[in-house]
Amino acid sequence: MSSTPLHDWELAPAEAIALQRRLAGRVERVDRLDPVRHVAGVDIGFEQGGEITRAAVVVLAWPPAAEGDFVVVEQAVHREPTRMPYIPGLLSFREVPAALAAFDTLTIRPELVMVDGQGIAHPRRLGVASHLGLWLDRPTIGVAKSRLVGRHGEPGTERGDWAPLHDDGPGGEEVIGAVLRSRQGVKPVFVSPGHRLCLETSVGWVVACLGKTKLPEPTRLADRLASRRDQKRR
DNA sequence: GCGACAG
DNA sequence: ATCTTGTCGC
Repeated sequence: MSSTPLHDWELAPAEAIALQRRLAGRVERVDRLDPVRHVAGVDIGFEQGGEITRAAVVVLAWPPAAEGDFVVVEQAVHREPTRMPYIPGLLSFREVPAALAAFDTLTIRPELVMVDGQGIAHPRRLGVASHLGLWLDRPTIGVAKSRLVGRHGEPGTERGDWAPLHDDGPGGEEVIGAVLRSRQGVKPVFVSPGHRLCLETSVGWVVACLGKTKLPEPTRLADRLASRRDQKRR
């Protein structure tokens, strides 16, 4: 899939919204993946007051050495001038270009990618995780720290418990994600299918990638690298 | 017109 | 997202 001319954010919204509507829904979803050898995590951070966009990708070997014990086999950082402001619902146009550039520098092509943000739990069912998956042509899962759209009940208190995230669609109410208790006694994370995967499989992978913290390892490590918290410690 | 609103 | 120290709790 090629790139899109949406750099002029003063004009981008209308085009972006039309593009998202066109791309969403025509994605086939399966409940299993081909053999997985690598799982990647992606996140975007900012430098210099937001002037610079910093994309980080961390590739982990699959399966882990032990439960929750993952080995980082490659990682990449790509910096570029920020091209759009943050607009709820249009996050992908701000973050995907930089993320793709970071992926271009990798020698490995992960079979699964976890993204910090929503998948189909988005107004037009095409959040940043879905969008990135289409351009990478890889299965993706959205793991967000807060809600963008949808209604939900409180999930159970045990790790792995989850409550469905609902929203109204053209054909009535639909399940667009899961509010997952990734760790006991902590605010849940919002998991939603990005590209190609169905909800149950997405939740299964996120749970399988949990370490000792709230966020799954792929996203947590990418988060640290994007925010320079991996070296910022003194 | 008044909220809500991924990162 | 980012600006930022200590502090409460397992």
